[in-house]
Amino acid sequence: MDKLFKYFQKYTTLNVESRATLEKICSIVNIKKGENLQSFGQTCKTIYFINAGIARIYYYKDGVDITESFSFEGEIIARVESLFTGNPSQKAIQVLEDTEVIAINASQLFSLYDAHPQIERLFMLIFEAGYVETVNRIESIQFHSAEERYLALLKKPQLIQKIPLKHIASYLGITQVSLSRIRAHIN
Amino acid sequence: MDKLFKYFQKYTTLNVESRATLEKICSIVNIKKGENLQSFGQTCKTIYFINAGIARIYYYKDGVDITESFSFEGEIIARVESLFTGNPSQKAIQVLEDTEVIAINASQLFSLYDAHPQIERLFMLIFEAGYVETVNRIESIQFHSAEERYLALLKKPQLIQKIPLKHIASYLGITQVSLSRIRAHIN
DNA sequence: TCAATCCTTTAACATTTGATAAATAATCAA
DNA sequence: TTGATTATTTATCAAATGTTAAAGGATTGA
Repeated sequence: MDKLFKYFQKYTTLNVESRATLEKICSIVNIKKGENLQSFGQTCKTIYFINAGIARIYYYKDGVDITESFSFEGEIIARVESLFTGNPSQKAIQVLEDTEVIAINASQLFSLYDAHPQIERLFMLIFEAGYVETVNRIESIQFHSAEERYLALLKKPQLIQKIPLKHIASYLGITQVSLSRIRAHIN
Repeated sequence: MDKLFKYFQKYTTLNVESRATLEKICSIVNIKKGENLQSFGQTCKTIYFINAGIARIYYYKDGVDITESFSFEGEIIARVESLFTGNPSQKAIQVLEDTEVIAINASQLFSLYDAHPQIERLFMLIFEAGYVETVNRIESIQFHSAEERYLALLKKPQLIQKIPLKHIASYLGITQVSLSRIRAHIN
């Protein structure tokens, strides 16, 4: 769990008691490449921290597999629109390599807030950071061309090297064919 | 301030003391159509609640005015990417009608959290709801055509009737000319 | 190793959106 | 009210992306 608490340390310092309390609602999960960590239709009640590997949130639109986001080692992943509303999620979480995650039980987490202000504050800060990321992503999607967005992704080698282009294409909001064209064009 | 506390009531019930504390960091601001409530380059230190009127967050990209979001009576507006990072915002908030807002001093608000768990919880829930909205907006921008998104906006008459089409066009991520074409096409 | 499957590229044509310019309509301030 | 400014539409051509189909590469499991 050390990697997780090192991650938490970026946001706030937890006392021994808060840490022990948090550890109790965390568990390590290992999962094989290609499998779903969470499936369609369930209400999201888990927040994941990636110890090693890669995961993506995806869904089907008109039968087409669309990637909403990728997460890498040392990052958090959760289906926010379900976690915070209690509605069943139409999205799933799949791992793109053999992956180890720490699963944080969100129902239990939320119920800790009253008695553990440090924990509430920690997740307030984590969610704020996620919120900022999505706001910045809207700007990127809406006002940069697919080519510009692809060029930006090239600066994240972990993403480009390890993820199938079809997922990158849908993440960029374009077809795989269009991404191939862009790749041919920029060489 | 009643409208604001009725809004808060949707998220959580505040005790008398929390309400009184919150009221102290709120102030009413009136501003004329077309003016900026907050300008470019400042760090965002205010969260606004709209008592009456319409506001938008916008910025310039390559000299072109881009609308990031609209907010209406009874809604919250803030430049999240600055508020939560402390970085200066490249965005401004402008009102599109004569508008009355309640300005909530964010620096003071954040410093209330430790002593007032109810207030912290309230804003945790408000920010969570905003986070969910932006996640849903990403889905809408990325995977629906401009025409589909415009048709969806038609269901919000307050937006369509009161906001210049040029702002709606940039909000949709297309040019004004393209929006005109879409409007002509669907009739 | 080999066959089957999945991934990626290429090509041809269709559709959408952008850029620019010009015309018309609406709004605003003196 | 009127002239100036701003907003919206229309037209034309260019560029970007979508759709479909086909071919070649890479990967994987038996």
